[in-house]
This record gives sequence, structure tokens and C-alpha cells, in this order.
Amino acid sequence: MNGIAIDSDYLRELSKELLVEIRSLESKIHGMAGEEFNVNSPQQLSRILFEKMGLPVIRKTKTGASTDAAVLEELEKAHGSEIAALINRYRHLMKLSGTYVEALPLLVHPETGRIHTSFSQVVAATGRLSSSDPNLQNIPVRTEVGTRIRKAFRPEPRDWVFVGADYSQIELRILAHVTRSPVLTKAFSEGGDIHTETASLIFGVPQERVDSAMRNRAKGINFGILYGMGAFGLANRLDISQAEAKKFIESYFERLPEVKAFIDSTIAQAHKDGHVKTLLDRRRDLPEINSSNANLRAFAERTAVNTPIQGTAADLIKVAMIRLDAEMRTRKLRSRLLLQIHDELVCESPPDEVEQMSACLKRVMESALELSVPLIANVRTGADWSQLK
DNA sequence: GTCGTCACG
DNA sequence: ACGTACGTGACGACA
Repeated sequence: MNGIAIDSDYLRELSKELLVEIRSLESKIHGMAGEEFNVNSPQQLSRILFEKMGLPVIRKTKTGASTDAAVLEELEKAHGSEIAALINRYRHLMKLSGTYVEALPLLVHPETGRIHTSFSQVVAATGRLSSSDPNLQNIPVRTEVGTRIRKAFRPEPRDWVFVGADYSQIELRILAHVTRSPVLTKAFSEGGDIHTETASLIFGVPQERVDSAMRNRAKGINFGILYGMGAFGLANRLDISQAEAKKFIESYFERLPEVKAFIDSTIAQAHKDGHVKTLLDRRRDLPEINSSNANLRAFAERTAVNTPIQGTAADLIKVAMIRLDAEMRTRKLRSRLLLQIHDELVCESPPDEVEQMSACLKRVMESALELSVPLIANVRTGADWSQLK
């Protein structure tokens, strides 16, 4: 209903710049391939890389040899393929140009001058919202060009300010709550860095001795736990051997036995009930949890572990949104809630309401549910969306 | 319409 | 022996 304003002129300028680089990359790629072809066609690209240039096939898809970003990276690193790096950059720019820079200005509503996404409450099986036409929950953020796209989103009127708030480590805090793990609880209560803490624990070194590689591995495990990973998945994600990954996982469960117990009991309960529930009793049926097909069954078991966590986070932020709306009405604020991005809320406020909205967001989000660990919401303000990070 | 790919949490 | 981390939506190619 509210919609969010974008600077279309700025995006059109950005578009021109990106197209110049895309054309230049394209002709370099054609030059190295020795012929013109459609770089956007995985089929044609695959013929060039694996047949004409004789590069090794790294992984297969249903229909042929994979050319995804990880494959191209490997071709570059391990086989010295210069064309691979250019293709990855080309793909990146095409993606951002086609999906965002070109598309968004066409979606500005003629009467409101804003972009109006649709949020659905009934698509995602975990209880998350989903956003479409356009999806404003997947606006780029991880790269330099991504940041420049976020700059196009501006408060309107122009002297207003974006106020954004995101939950810190919401899913791991929920894991701490549902497992009652003393180790996780202590880490979150003392306010340290959870991945460093985890690394210290599973590698048996003091936190000051945890380097970035160790922290990264611990981070991989922490996320993997939430997704029901196995050793193979973790090994791939962290680019380590399966045996090594297995050791990390064993070490993790040895130090955090309550997490292991939660996973096992959740799966057992799912087999009994045919469904799992979130903290606020949202239910997800798992019709394939007792399937005789091992793949389907394993998938359902991972889902059984993930859904109570992801779904509780979804419940939690919905409670916060309802209370925020109530507060805004009570206080007769002119500020508007614009976006929800799973663990984050983005609002726009007139200058004289920024302080009040910031405090309100923080308080409402942090008190949405009383868990056994504190909830932390970090609030930021900015003159465009890129400044909220 | 399906596939491969890739953007986000 | 096998496939292999959860949840989404959108794009271009191709049939």
C-alpha cells in the first residue's frame, strides 16, 4: 500500500554505465572464444568451454555440464582459465542490470510515483512473507554494484529519512532458546561474537586465538546446523574434505549436546506426528517424513529441523510488525513501514520523528517475544537504502 | 512451461 | 550406493 520511492533517473544513468561494461566484456569473451555466441545461453557457453576450449567438466546438471559461478571460479583458479573470470563478471552485471536496474523504473506506479510490491502471507511454508512483482526482498547488497542499486531507493518526500532495524543472529538465538544450550545462552547473554565463540569451543583454543579461517568454519557449521546439513554439504560449503567436515560436526555436537538432542528429538517427533510446529504453534505438515524413498525422507528431516527455527523467526517479526503498527497509530506518527525482509524492517520518517521511530523499532522488536536469551535489534538511519547497512 | 542460474534472508 | 544445507522470486534461453 505504502510503496517505496526510487530515483529512476539515477538508475537510467547506472544502466548506461553497466551496459558499456557488459558490451566490452562480451566482445572480450567472444575474442577469447574465437567466435560470437550468446554468453547468456548455458548451452552455447558449455559448448565453447568444454568442447571447443577443452576445459574439464566440473559438475553436471540434468541437461548437461554446469557453468555456474562456482564452476567458473574453479576453472579460473585450478585451470588458469582467463575467460571464466570474465564470464562471471559478465553474468553478475547482466543479472543486476536485467533484474533490477532495467526493470525497476518500469514499475513505478503512475499515480503514486512509487514502487508497490506484493507481500504474500500464504506462499512460504515456514510462515515467512514472500514478496513479488517486484520482489523487494532480494535487492542486491553483497557487491559494489549492488550497493549502487540500493542507493536508488530514497525516502519520499526528499527531506524524510529511512529508519531500518534488523535482528542480530535471530535464528541462532532461537536455536539457543529451543535447545536451552548453556553454551549458546551464555554466549548470547554476554554479547560476544557467536561465531568466534563457537570456533573457540570446537577448536579448543581461547577466543583471542581464533583466526578468520576458524571463525569462518564455525560460521559454516552454525548455519549448517540450522539447515540440517551433513558432512558432504559442509565440506562443499567450506571447501574442505568430507573427513574434516565430519570431525568439525562431531566436535560441535560433543560440545553442544543439547543441539544434537534437539535435532534428534525434532526428527523423531516429526516421524510420529507427520508435522512440526514453531514456538507460536504454526504447523507445517511433512507428508514425506516417513517415505520409503530415502531422498524424500532425508529432505523432510532437514525441513523438520529448519522449520521450527525459520518459522519462529517469522512469527516473531510478525508480532513485532503488529505492535509497531499499533504504536505508530497510538502516537499518531506519520512514519510509514515500507518493507519487511525476514529479519529486518525498513521505515521512512519525517525528520522530527526519526528519534522516536528508532527507539520504537528497537523496543518493539526486542520485546516481541520473551526468550531465554536477549533479542537484539540494530537500528540505522540514512538518506538512501545503502546507508542502512 | 522448464531449466539453469543467481539475487536475497 | 546414493545424493547431499533451509526458505523464496525473476531473468534469459529454449522447446
